[in-house]
Amino acid sequence: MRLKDLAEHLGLSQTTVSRALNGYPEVKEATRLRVAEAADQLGYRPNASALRLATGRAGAVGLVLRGAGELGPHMSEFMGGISERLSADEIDILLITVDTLQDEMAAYQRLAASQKVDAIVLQSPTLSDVRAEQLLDLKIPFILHGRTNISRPVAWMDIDNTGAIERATSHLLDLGHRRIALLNGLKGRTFAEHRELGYMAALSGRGVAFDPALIGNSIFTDEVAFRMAQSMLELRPRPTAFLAGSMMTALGVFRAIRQAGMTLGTDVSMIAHDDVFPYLNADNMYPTMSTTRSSIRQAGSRIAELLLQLLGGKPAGDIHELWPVELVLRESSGPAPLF
Amino acid sequence: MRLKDLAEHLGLSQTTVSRALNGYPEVKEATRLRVAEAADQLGYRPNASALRLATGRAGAVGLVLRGAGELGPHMSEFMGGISERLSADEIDILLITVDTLQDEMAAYQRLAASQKVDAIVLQSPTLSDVRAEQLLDLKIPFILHGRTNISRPVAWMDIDNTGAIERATSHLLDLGHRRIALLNGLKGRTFAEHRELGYMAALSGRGVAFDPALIGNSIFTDEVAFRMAQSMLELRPRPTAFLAGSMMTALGVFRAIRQAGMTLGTDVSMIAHDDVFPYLNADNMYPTMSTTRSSIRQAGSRIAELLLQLLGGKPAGDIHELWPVELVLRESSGPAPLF
DNA sequence: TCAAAAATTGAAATCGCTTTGAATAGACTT
DNA sequence: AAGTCTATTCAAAGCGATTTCAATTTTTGA
Repeated sequence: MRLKDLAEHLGLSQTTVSRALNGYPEVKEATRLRVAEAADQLGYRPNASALRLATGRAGAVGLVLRGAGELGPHMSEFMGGISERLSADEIDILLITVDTLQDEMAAYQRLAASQKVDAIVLQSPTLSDVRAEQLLDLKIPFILHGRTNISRPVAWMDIDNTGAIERATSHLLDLGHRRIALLNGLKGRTFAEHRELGYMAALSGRGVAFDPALIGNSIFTDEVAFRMAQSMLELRPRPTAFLAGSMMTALGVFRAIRQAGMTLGTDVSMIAHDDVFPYLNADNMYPTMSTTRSSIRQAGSRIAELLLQLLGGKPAGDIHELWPVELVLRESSGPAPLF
Repeated sequence: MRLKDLAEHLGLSQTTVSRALNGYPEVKEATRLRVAEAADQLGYRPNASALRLATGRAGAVGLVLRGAGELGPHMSEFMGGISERLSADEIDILLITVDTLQDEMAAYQRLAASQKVDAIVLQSPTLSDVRAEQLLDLKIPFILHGRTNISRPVAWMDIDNTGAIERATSHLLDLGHRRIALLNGLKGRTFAEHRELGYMAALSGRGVAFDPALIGNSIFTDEVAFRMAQSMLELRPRPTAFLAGSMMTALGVFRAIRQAGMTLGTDVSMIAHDDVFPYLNADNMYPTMSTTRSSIRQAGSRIAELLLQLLGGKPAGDIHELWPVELVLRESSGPAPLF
């Protein structure tokens, strides 16, 4: 069923039918109704490719994921949020996976040249992200989930990682902890650097010495966290508190603590960052987990909204949003043990 | 940079340039080289919409996910697999999320009418899946991840859930367990029904009575599993072994066991189904987890391959693949305790 | 009642590609 | 040397929508 067929069926021109369907004012109300009804009846939908070619809009947003690992629980939650908002405007998500940074850059080049997407969502930026520079050069609209140091204006949305960790660290210091381990994300990633900043600020604010052995940088998986926590617990004096970068990390740390014969919440404290996974609830853990909380799904949804504004013509430089992070105290964080 | 520009730049017609780039035989080798070089040099890529309109191929595969929950760790791993294979052929994944079955059906209708995708991947089918029927009616090529009862020929790829659970159950029976709990997927889903079949077959094969209180049907999350396992452990006589539907489920059960003051591997046994998440390794758990294992990522990759064959003209009825599932015994499954 | 203005409709151009059918040039036969 | 083949190249017609510009009908105002 093409527009032509529908038009012939109605005894109208393609022009009029197209206008009727797209809500242009210069078509008689009676005609519009007749057209709408027929279209509905016959299940007519414009051919996406033709429409895109004619309008120049791709009706899709690109998401390029590097490495198998990136498509994990964080990403799927985040994508859920994006999708939620975008589907309201009938915009699709184009998912592309690549292996290396080179491949990723090439993918953007292709996306730009082939005009498959109207915009791109860039996540997990580094402090000075070459991808952002490239996208600017390619003149593809994009929004950053996170931040990067860049001179040209860029749209971004981020959570206040620095503030979150600073508060969490300060709270642990208040509880008497002096050896606080930070299980952070990969070195170079903006969010990880920001968290380290917050951690450092809190420590130096209380005049507590910083021990590099208490910082770990890695991806957020149960397993890696387990190993790191395990070896940190062997340090003397051992850490009395952990800041876990994600709930997966928290699970690993938890296991290490138990494995070492200690009890979470009394022998060792922990505050984890909670991206709010529907299947991993801090309130339902034993002990319940103290967290710095910020829904990554909501972030995705908001990113999509901002992206639409960007596409609507709002200047990238006017699209900056920094979300505060809640500190929710539960049972996993308690006073430092007296040795 | 349009084809036209490139052609003018080269002093050739669009026809020749197009043919040169698409590897048609009727173009002189020297010309082809010249064209290829210029295209590469100038970074020319055909406009995706125009190409699609001209060829009638969308160059994309659709994936419709229902409910926020469906976009969880299983799905992202599966998508990773699909994407891995598809990206080699420059085919994209179009991701659409919907809320209800109605919405999902409507989404297929739209996809069909607007021709946004060349094919669809249908997952988590029910025993008699209306979506499969609809896709057949809509004449959209599709492949089923799983199986469904349907008279018309349908392409599918599935793992042997029945066999896997039958073997796992039999093994537990061999170890002396008589009260074996099955934490299964949602009622009606083919894979869950298949697993129940395997469970039943093993029980009746040894003449062990079936207790409906030992079967739970739910989504696979840590939390739900925790609650179900907790209440099952309060039954008298209590179950001495668990069959966990997924690794998330296993984590929940594990917590419940610990919570009840028991030890996994001695007081209670467990065999979990492992879809092989890179961040949740059965070998690295304490105790290490016995599993029925089948990589869902590999399945995704294979599904994509089969889908390409389907699009290549292979009859749907010839595309059926049933993968065996490994039973990997580790420490979490041991002999039944003597009361 | 009639010209001018407003409302409504339509023909044809356009988007950027592929592909059909025709044209040209060079090579080969006889 | 003329005629026939082959190997290359090109002009133009789609693909299915939107949109510009022109044409037609209806309303309005004096």
